[in-house]
Amino acid sequence: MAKSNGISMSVIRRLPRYYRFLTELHSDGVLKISSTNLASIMNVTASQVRQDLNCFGGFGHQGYGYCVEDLKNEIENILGLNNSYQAVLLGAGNLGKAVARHINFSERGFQLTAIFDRDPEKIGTELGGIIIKNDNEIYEYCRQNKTDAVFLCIPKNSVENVIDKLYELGIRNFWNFSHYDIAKVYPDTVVENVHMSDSLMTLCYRINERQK
Amino acid sequence: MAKSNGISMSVIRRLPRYYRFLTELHSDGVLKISSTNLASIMNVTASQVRQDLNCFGGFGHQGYGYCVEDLKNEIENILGLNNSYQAVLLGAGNLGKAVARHINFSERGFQLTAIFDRDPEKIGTELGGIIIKNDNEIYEYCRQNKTDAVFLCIPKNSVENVIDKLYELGIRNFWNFSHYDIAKVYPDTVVENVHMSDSLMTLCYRINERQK
DNA sequence: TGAAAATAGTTATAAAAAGATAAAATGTTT
DNA sequence: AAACATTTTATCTTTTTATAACTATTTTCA
Repeated sequence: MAKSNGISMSVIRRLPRYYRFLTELHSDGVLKISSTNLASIMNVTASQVRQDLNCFGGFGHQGYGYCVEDLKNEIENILGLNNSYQAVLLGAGNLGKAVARHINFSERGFQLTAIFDRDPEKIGTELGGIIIKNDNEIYEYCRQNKTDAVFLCIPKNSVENVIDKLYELGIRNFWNFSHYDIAKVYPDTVVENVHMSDSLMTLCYRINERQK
Repeated sequence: MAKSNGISMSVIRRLPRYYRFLTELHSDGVLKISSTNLASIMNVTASQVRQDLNCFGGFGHQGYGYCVEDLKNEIENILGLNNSYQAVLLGAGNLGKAVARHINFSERGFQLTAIFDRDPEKIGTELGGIIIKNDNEIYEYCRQNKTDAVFLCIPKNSVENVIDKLYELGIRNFWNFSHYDIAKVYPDTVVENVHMSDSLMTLCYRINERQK
């Protein structure tokens, strides 16, 4: 994959993991940590830790290491988790429900402001503290309420049906659980895909290989 | 990441995507396709397509291209999707429910044979055609029924509590939705992680960057 | 039937990522 | 205050991954 403002995606995709470990260290009361230590906890090389962190600035102190709290806060800032990007969820099926209830949006830089579904049984009911709206209202909603991202928990063909209109409305950021390839159609969008079944197929391959 | 039987993980992780596109082409009645064509549909380079596929054998015909159906079947075999690995699901919360209902296990090489949860409200109820059992029965179940993989849809600290016993029982393959780092503790396991919130943080970063 | 076009397979090159090393800076100890 | 151990930063090397170029084979069509 390409780069995001000069930093390679490989590095960026490792940041959340650093953040998780640092958060834990911090809550365990650990004050400082060396790259060697952090590397051994995270099961990577110290070189990688140092190079990754140095992409964003010199957060460490020579002869001392990294201050856990500071580093955690730095990464929090780099990731932009202190933001409150307004997001709406499309699809309140099993997956949408899991997402709505399972994810701590505010700690991930987002605020879930609305949920849409087409199932009359669901419309009007509550999910994660939000009343589910009719999915045909999503466009009007986006027009009237600043919407930074759309979370797509609907099947591939449904995405196909809504993506043009969402794009037209100016939505450029998507968390996509479907297999519809948004970035191919609209290259100027930011799309994070979560392909659970791809992951399961990879698991299948690896089990298969092990048993040979 | 390392390699799995000589093939790099980068290549392996692309296979499910090839498989998806080929399945679609096949169901659209497309008979043959060239690497150039497939590459353009998938938004990658033709070189990569040819090299990836050649890792596993010469499936194409010079001057002709690839027979869609044959290639689809080859990848199906490489991934081992024709298997029926016996898997159990631990955790029938929102995420577990989504997994149980949303994933087509039989087309991904698995069969879901049992579901476990600790919530008395859930135990005895049905999910995806399976009656949810008390989670303390999982060990006895695995002892008596061949279990190839465990799908972990429970929180990190719960994984911490069960992983040793599962390992002791010989379970080596995990589909892990928690943030517990299984591979670090047991390096001889096969673990596929699905970290949705990491993906969301990456999305946050990229939105952040775009707005600068 | 034979030349031109198409196309996979293979080799070579380039780019990216990871890892190792050396130099500079800081903290610690006596 | 000096000597030593620690640890980052910066640089260099190696490995991996991706892309491009080339070659050989097959198909297509005149």
